[in-house]
Amino acid sequence: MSDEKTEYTISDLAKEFEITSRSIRHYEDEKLITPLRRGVHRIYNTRDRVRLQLILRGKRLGFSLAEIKEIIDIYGMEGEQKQTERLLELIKVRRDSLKQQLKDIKYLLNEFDVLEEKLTASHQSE
Amino acid sequence: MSDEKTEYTISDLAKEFEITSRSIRHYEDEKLITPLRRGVHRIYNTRDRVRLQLILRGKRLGFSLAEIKEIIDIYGMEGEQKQTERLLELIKVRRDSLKQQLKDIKYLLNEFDVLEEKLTASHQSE
DNA sequence: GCTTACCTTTACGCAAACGTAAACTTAGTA
DNA sequence: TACTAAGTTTACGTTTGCGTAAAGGTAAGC
Repeated sequence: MSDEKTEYTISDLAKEFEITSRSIRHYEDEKLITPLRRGVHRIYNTRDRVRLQLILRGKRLGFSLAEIKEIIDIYGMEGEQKQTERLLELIKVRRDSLKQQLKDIKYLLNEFDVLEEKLTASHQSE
Repeated sequence: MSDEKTEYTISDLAKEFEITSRSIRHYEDEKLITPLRRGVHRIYNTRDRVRLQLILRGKRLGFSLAEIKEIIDIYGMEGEQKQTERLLELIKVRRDSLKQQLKDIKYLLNEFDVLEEKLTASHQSE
């Protein structure tokens, strides 16, 4: 039906996301991702792929692998009824952190705008 | 006139920004900040304080100290006429990075919204 | 069955960003 | 002036996030 792949080798994902296989294995060591095995080889499915995307997103935002694992675990725990309160709390903390980052980014982008304007102005006046 | 402080000790700043003096000294080792000395003691002025804020902002965004130094140096070099092109290039790179982070944050915030809704829904239906 | 490409585990190495302890100096104050 | 709090340098230790061999196993094509 769809021609989207549903299975990936470790180097498939490594190439796609421009990281090394070593990194992907490291994320597995740290329990952030747990692919199936066909014999001894790792087989990644679309769910694993999404997880990897989440990991890289987290990294770009400066989260540690431990923090990213926490976030990922939140996703995985959707089913568990019990700890809803705890999950909501975790989400709140993470959201606050992201909102602070939003502020930081907006501040810096604005600073860059101002600085760039100054630079191009003095550049043209030469 | 104004009652804003214009001088700070290392522990003043450490307390204010909730970091250790060790960290601040480390930033100095890495040439990100260079306070004056009164004898052997470090004296920080408002300019140093702003620098420190920039450092922490950068850290929250996941930049390395080396990268933050690069950004800070951009700020400091406003006067230098020569390297305008280079500075504009650096700004461009940094801006692209920040814009990617903006996307990442918006994605995650949205995911949190969705997840939270699911959680509170299932929570109420019990 | 041999080659080649890709995969595996094990394990030591390394840079970044501080933590932490040691040993001392300096500045205010009682 | 002696105590105390805070500051200083020096230097080794620690954690995180992989890099990088080493030493080999596996799958596919010829």
